[in-house]
Amino acid sequence: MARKVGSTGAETAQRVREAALELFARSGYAAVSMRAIAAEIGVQAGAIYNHFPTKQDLLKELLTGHMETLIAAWRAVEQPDLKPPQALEAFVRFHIRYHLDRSREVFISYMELRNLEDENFGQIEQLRRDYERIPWTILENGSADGSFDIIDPQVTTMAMIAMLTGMTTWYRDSGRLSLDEIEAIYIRLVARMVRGRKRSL
Amino acid sequence: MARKVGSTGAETAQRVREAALELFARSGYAAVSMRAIAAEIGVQAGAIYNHFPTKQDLLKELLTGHMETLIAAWRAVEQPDLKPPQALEAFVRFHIRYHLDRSREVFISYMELRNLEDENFGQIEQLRRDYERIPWTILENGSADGSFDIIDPQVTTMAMIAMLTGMTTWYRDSGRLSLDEIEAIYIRLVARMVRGRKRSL
Amino acid sequence: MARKVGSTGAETAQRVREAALELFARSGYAAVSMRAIAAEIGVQAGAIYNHFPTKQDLLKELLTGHMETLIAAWRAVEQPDLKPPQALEAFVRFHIRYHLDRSREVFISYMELRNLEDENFGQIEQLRRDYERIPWTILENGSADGSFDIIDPQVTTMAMIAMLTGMTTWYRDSGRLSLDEIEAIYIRLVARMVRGRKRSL
Amino acid sequence: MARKVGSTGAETAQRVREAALELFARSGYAAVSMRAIAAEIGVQAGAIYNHFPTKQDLLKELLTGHMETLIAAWRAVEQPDLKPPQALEAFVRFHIRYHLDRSREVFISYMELRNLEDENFGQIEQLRRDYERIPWTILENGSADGSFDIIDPQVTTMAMIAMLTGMTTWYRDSGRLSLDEIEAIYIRLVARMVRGRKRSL
DNA sequence: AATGAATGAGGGTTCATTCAT
DNA sequence: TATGAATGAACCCTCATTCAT
Repeated sequence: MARKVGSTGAETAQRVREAALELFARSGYAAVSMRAIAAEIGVQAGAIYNHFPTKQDLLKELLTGHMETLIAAWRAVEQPDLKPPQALEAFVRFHIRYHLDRSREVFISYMELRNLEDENFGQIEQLRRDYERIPWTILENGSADGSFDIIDPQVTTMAMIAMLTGMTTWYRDSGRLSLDEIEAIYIRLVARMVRGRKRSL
Repeated sequence: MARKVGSTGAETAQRVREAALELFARSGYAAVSMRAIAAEIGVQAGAIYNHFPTKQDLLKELLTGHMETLIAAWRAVEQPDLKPPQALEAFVRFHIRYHLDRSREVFISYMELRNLEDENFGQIEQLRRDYERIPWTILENGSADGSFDIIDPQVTTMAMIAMLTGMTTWYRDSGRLSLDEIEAIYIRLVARMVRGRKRSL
Repeated sequence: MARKVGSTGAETAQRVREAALELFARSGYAAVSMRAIAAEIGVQAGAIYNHFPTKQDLLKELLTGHMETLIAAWRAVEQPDLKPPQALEAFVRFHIRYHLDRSREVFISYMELRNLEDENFGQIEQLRRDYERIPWTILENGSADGSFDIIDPQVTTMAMIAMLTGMTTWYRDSGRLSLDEIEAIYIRLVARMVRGRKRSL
Repeated sequence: MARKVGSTGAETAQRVREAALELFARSGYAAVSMRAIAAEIGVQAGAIYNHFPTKQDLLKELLTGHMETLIAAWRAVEQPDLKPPQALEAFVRFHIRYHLDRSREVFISYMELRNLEDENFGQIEQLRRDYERIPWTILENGSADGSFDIIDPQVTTMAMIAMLTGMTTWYRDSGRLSLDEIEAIYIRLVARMVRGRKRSL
């Protein structure tokens, strides 16, 4: 059969991405079949191959897309002139909000790395290191100019990212605390980790 | 063919557990076949079914086994008379050491929960909540007796666990810092989160 | 590989049906593998699943197809105005000829009922009862109008059907008697069972 | 483990036979596993092999056992001096009663012949022909001495056996007619087939 | 005589992928 | 661009059978 009226290639590709994202996040890459993705958007499995050469490419595109968008999103909001305390707070806010809005992308970014073939894996790892360098640089700067008292910038960076990202696994809209409240708590926790004071962070 | 000379059921079951643990951690539950597990220990796939009724049961046993052993291990080392600062330090040391020794178990405990069927999932979730109550109780106690100044016990608990557990994803024996050094850093970071002082924590 | 040039789904489905019929009749449902059916028609086992969702569905379709075709075939040849003796003779001729032409369908209809799951089983049972009602009605009519002297219409119906159908298990083209001769004998036997006379049956 | 207290080889073999008979009749030879038979009598599958060399041998023994017992049972009750009409009535009574009591054996005798390997198959076929010769001889004798008016002894024999045996597929203890009543009806039907009269059969 | 652990083969079914249409 | 039919490999699991114990 020919293309459905009104559908375009770009549209279909986008719907495939969205369906794959949802299903990979819910069940895991290995447990999701191309047929399941296709069924989710009402096409046959074969149709996906007009847009993505293999299932692996689909995963890779989701992961690189996420990392690139993440970094680009930070570049869009970052204010290079901020002092380290303010820069750190901005980063924490950004990270929490961004990751909560993309919890599926975050989840598969951590979970499905091992399902990437070597070359693709290396590419994502590099992007991740690029992103981790953002808070690490802020911590280094704050350490250098005396605004922070940091035990170890690298360990603190990793600890902080793990702490912040972990929120996506337990945060619920209907929970005891609002997102604003949780965000405020996390900002204070980070401040303590770098021995800042809330007012001065 | 019949049983190999000298083999016993308990031994084989244990070797299956170990191989499955390793492979699930490396590639993920869905991506590991029963044949692959069997090959790892030099038997045919069918032999596994003498010891585990299904692949799902094998996963479930690994996960419940891990959580139960984890909790039991804490019970074995905990000193109920410790003041909160000392109790918290003991918990941090325990958690880091235990999780680093069992990074594979930790990894699949977080990764493969979604591959558990509903009933099994609920069982594990309960065990996890049981474990999380341990540091949460310490924080509550320390908050009550004034040894800690905690922003929010629940959020702090989750943040702390995420931070500590995250170490398993990046720690390497050959890294810049020794385990002792990293442990010391994490203890100080936790101390800051509860606004203790290192000397008094 | 993709579809072979010139192949269509309907064709393949029909070839699967024919191969399954032959093999089920020869070896029994449980003893025939999907791979064996596929090999018979020169495709891979997986291809069958494009046309039948499960092996059980394939069996069910053969059995319901047979019963429905059987009943439809009778409806096509029956002459409602015939007197009971002529109607009974017409039915006997029909049953013998039809069942001999479809000895494989007949065989699996009797043999493989137990391999049907409950719902499918019930459906076939109903169709069978529908068919049995045909001769039973003729006997009842002939009993009512005095053309037959029947001991018990229900038992006679079952006895007659068993007797006629049994022929498919021993009839051979190369046997002592031709089909016409056997048919004539069976008509006379039935006539005796209802105490008709050959000339008046 | 050693033998259970009180069990003997002969006992176990008999329990295997009984369990296999029941399960083969219910589900068919190919669909019943050695494990299922073993479970039915509370032993492990391996134990069966102390009593029967293969699954095929088990089936063969059931079938030959049935046919031999059937023929021996007839030999035990037959009265060689009876006139054909009385002999035929005696045979009908015997066949109905015997087959109804052994409906499972009868069923698998007809169903599972095809699951026998060639040599075993031939053996059973011979026994069946031996049994069929019993009514056939009675009909021949009655034909010869004028007590019967038979259309064709061979076809009549097959028709009669099919008719009588078919009863096992629909008879229910709780049905409309008692076994005695059904038996009486069948005797009259057979009498009509050989053109005897009830009183003279 | 029975268990329990194992084999090697094969079961039904699903899968990623291909390609004629 | 999409379908639908096909492949060939793989999957989980079960099987008949064997044999050390």
